[in-house]
Amino acid sequence: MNNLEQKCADAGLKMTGQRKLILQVLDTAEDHPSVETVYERAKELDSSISMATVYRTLNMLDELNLVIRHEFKENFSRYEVNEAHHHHLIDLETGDVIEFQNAELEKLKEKIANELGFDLVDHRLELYGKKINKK
Amino acid sequence: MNNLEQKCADAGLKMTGQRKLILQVLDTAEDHPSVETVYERAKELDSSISMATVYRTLNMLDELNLVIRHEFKENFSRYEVNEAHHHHLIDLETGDVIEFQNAELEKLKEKIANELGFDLVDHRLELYGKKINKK
DNA sequence: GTAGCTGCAAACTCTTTGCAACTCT
DNA sequence: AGAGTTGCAAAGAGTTTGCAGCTAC
Repeated sequence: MNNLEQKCADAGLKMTGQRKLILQVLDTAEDHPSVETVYERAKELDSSISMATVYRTLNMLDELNLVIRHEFKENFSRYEVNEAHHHHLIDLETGDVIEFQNAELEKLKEKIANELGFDLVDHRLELYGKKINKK
Repeated sequence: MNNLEQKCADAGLKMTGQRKLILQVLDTAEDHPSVETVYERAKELDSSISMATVYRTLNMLDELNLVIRHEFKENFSRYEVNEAHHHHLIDLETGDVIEFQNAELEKLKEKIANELGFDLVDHRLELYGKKINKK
């Protein structure tokens, strides 16, 4: 039982075959898969799984904060396991997603919110760019 | 003819009655209206205008960069006239949108993109918070 | 006159949900 | 046994689009 499965069990979720599949797909993903992609990957392992289950499971995992739902400038959601905090740079030419961290940025956004009289609860920071020096 | 109308005319758009209405609604808006809201406000001025026209017009304006389309953590789009660059803090309790600017932040995001080997083309930065010291 | 614009209704995409059958614990 | 979970198909929400008629230029 991997780490994610453990956390789900702790949260009182039944560990059904479908859930294990989805968790495995998420756990081994090195990208930021869409629901469709999670579905396709899970389907390779058990062709009877349905989209509805994938949607329901991802929503549960999001509520439990075990995954993060991203809505980049696309018309669908992508997911990733909630591990170390980081931000994303999206390559506009390939759709690739690059992760980065920046301590200065973290401080700055807290500071800005506080100066405006707010407690920062959540945020969204995404950069969209094109590779320099492309041939 | 206001500033927005002038820019549209310059872009070769026909200045129809419906477009003038939508431009006027946007120009006088002090908030960040959704398509639905733009539609409702335009409808007060001419009850025969249709949603399809509002959608089409906002899409055109977005392509011409005369307005900015925002997709905050909601399931619909909001628009504002593209004027001075700024970011947004969304009050999670009221849905109010507060605008802010921060020079340090601007530099920082450029720098981060460049360090990753990218030209920054676009970005998204939104803060979500709750008012401090609420009674 | 005609290219572009409009309203209407239908279509589309992504996501959610009601229901009856099934399954983990 | 029973609450929770599933697959299916239908429904929802927001948005886009084909078409026939209309309008700014």
